[in-house]
Amino acid sequence: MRKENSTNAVNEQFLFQVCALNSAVAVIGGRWKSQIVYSISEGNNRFHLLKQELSNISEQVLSRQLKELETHAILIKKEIPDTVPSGIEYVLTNKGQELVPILKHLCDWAKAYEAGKIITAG
Amino acid sequence: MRKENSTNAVNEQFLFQVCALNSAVAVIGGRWKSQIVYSISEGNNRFHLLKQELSNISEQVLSRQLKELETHAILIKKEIPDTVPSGIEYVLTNKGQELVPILKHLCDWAKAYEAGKIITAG
DNA sequence: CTGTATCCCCAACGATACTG
DNA sequence: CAGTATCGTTGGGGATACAG
Repeated sequence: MRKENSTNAVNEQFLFQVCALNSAVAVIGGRWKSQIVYSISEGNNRFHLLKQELSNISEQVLSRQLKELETHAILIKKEIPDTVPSGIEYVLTNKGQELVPILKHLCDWAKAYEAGKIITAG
Repeated sequence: MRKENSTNAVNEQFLFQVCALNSAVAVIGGRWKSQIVYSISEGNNRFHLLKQELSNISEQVLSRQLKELETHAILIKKEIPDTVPSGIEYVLTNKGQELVPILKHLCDWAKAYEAGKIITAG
């Protein structure tokens, strides 16, 4: 599977104990995770729509990220029985929806400082 | 050095263009980054203090994370000329300080859902 | 005390081909 | 359309030893 062995894994678990913050970071820390959540919140709740949005993503990765987000209860899959092909819809859970405004804060924060590296301390 | 070559790097840059959110995630996405920022905000602004807090961290990693955070203008190093040994102090920049409340939001969010996996959508 | 150099490991990222 | 299996690549995390 994955870990349970290396120090890497042990440290990860250690951080989870220190503060829930770190588990949150682990959730959104993936390369595409936060963007996927954001995209879904904007209505791109289909596999192929996400694939279009994230033009360079491979199906493998998208599928994997989606599965991980599902594991963390950020979103759930919903089958749409009416459609002829598969028809799967991704829906944010409460947890996922509450994450969105935080991501927006993060986005604003990054935007505010992306240009001028304001270095003012002490 | 690092990348500039692989698709991995290209995709990272692509995400940076899509939304600043992703660069923010890249900043705090490191294993210890957010915890370090948090610790410094609480006054653990010395190398050895951070090393104590993050008991399992190796000097290598701590140094590396610190350097990256400095690169992202989250914190700056300050030499303390009065002390006999090296004496380096880490101080959060404005950017870093504004990140702290966002991290707290993230922490609260994670805490709220860490126990009961509330899956309520649609 | 605060770092850096070097090397290893492994997990995430990614490409391709294939299935229901 | 949605998803998985497989395999290769990349680079971050980690240990240790060493330096200012």
